[in-house]
Amino acid sequence: MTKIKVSNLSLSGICNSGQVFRMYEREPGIFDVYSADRHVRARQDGDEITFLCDKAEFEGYWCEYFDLSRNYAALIERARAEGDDFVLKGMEYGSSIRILKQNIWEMMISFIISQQKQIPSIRKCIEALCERLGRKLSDETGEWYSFPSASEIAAAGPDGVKGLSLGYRERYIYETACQYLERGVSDKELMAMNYEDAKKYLLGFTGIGEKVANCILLFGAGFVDAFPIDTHIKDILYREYYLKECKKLKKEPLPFETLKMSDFDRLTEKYFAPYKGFRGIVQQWIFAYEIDTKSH
DNA sequence: ACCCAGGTGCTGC
DNA sequence: GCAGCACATGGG
Repeated sequence: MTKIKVSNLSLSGICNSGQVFRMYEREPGIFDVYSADRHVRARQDGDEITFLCDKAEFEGYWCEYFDLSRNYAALIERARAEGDDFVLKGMEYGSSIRILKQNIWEMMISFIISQQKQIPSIRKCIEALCERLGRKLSDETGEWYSFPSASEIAAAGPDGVKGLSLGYRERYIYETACQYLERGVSDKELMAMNYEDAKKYLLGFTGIGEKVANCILLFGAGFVDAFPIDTHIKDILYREYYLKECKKLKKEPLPFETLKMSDFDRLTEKYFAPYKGFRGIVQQWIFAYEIDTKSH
């Protein structure tokens, strides 16, 4: 058992942020977190968090996983000084969300699955995938299934993930598993690359495009400047930045559907420049805020 | 019966 | 490079 004191860390905020799919609030304040083949149970009481694992397991894995050595307070101060109204609202909602360093293989498959799916459905698919091809493990808190490795998925063959509601993503998952066995690099090697090279490497896998690559880099590899642009972020860019920009310039706005990806890239470059170096953290604040306000 | 979801691959220009 | 379309499945 390991007890720590940290500020700017909310387990429930992280659990509901959309960056992690295998984290569950079992009862108020008590969370089970699964990563690759590991599990930890954690309890939050204010700024005190208790991990139900020994010191070696905590220091060897979960400390890094929860990004505990990053100075979030300093980033929050920087954003507070320069942030626009919407970012400040997002920050107020999400500044206790940490950007996790999750297992990269798990991120690759999880975000391949995430495309054209809603978050609850993504969670179900990943759970079903683990039950189908993962290994059954247990500790003193109970049993769980590991996230299947590339070889476990590849060994199951092209039809190995049928019947899990994965749809057209089945092929992507199988092919990416085979490609990973051929040319996959270690997490360490990926994290040592620069952003452009790391992204190029990821784009070489079937089913990984610009958005999914950025999610993997942000939520697995610690590239906190990566800025994934999905439908929700597009909504924000249009509503909070494009429309306001048009109003200011007294220009007639184009309808949402006519904007191209390059337009959203331009809006990002322009309005998120103040957060260069940690744009992904800001992205996560406003993303979590957006999906929360949309849901009620 | 529609429309949308943390998009990507493929084709054709 | 960029547009247009197909791609499964579940939920409102």
